[in-house]
Amino acid sequence: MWCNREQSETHTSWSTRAGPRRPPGPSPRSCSGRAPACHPARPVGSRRQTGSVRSRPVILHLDLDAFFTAVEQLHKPSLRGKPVVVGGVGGRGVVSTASYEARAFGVHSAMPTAEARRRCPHAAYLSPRFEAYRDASVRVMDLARAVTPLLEQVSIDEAYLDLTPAHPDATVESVTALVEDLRAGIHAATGLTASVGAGTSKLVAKIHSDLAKPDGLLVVPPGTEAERLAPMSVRAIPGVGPATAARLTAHGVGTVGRLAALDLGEAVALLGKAHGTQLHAFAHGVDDREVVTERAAKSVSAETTFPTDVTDRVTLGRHVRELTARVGRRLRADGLSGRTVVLKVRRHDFSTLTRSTTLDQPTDDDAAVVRHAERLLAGLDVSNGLRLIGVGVSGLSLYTQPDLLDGLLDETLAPVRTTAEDFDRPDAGGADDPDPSPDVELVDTSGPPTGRPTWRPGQDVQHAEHGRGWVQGSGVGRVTVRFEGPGTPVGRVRTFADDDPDLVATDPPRWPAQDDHITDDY
DNA sequence: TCTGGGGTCCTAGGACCC
DNA sequence: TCTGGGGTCCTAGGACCC
Repeated sequence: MWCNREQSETHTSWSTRAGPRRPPGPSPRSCSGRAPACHPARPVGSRRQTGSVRSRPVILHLDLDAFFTAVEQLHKPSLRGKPVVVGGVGGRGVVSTASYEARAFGVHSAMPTAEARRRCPHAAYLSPRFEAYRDASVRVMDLARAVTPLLEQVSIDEAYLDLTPAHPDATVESVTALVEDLRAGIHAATGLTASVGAGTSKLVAKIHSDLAKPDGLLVVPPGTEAERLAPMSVRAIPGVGPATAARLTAHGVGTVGRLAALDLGEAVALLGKAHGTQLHAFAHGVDDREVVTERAAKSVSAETTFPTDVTDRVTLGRHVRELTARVGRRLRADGLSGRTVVLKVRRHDFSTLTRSTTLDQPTDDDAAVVRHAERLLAGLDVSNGLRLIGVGVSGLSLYTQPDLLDGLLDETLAPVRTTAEDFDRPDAGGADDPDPSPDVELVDTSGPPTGRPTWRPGQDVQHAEHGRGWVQGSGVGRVTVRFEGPGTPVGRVRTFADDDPDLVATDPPRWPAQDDHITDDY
């Protein structure tokens, strides 16, 4: 339970503000007003349980403040306290992140860099250095995972944490103390500041991490969600962008409260079935989305915007090959292949077209992707010039079917294709899995073309970074391993080059049957 | 001011099958 | 001869998020 009896009986505000590191700036915003008593232990469905006690979810949303520019300011002290802008620095660039010093001049994300330079000519304009950001992100997320392994990273600088199982007796005070410890730990270890919203759902946590920025914490007591949301603009709801807001405003709906007052039918008529239903629930403070620790990729793509529009098909073909090479590298690095090849172009007038084609078999082969992408490009009129071209692959599966092997396979080794989802669902192979045997694509590993190690499915292995696991599938030049931990979440599937020196056989095989071994121990 | 790059999800129409 | 409905897959576009 979330409630603190004293507080719930005295109707005091449960809000909590940032710790002492908050820089000078806008005055602290707090959860103002009197909160009603929380509902004592009202069950919220059966999905979250710890032992026999059901508790209201305790969800955090952690968001690093002005992340890219903060990393740059840490790495280069001369930038501290000054306006810094990270983004595309070319003629058609846009701002990824503006430091708070730059925001004071009206610079913000997604603004064309040209406009930002006009508003703040003396700022430092930097191209993004994703490697540095990834390093910092990993350090922060590791600290957060020490609080709970139920962490869903939604972007390089954002994550949801579910504290429910680990803290079934959470109170506003205990959540506040825990989060302030985490924020202090992040700052001490990395120099970065994180803002956090805490509440009974992702929605409430997310909205309030935004309101807590920069370097703040807002804890929303259970039971106060709807009334807190009601006066907010509909734009505060994640999923309401410019188009949806305009549509709502045209019908006199500008606040969350007005949206909540609509009939469900009206909301659906206005916004469509899925969107209308979800936003209507959100407006009532209802959000049952779970924190999901692992998610299978659905597509891989790469695109580029030209400095000036391009009409020359030879040039376009060269870009298609380069973009495909980037996509292919990432597919192979993750052991993925896809069935649908997508070509995307943006024309001189900023209109965007996509053309796609679906193959009989998934592929991760550059030549195959290029062939189809070029065919799609050939069907488009480019005479007025393109400003962007992109290549993508979707319909992903975890395993490649190498064309090379077509002739080698005999009927008993006929490949069985499985989707990434089959392997990434959290209970795969677990006690509740109706079919714990891995549905692995079998490929002939008896006669690889080189002297590299040959792995057979079921073999036990160890990997320096990921811990212990067993071989789940093998392909030409690569091996796919399911891990048991530690170091990697239970059930995690990873693919490696089969001569990866960090991949070591454990000998003799002594691995227990996997359905005895995988448990959901959260 | 003139709009990046990487994604996710939804909708809608048409083909096709039963 | 005229005409079903449901389900699935594919394609294209659009909104949205960071």
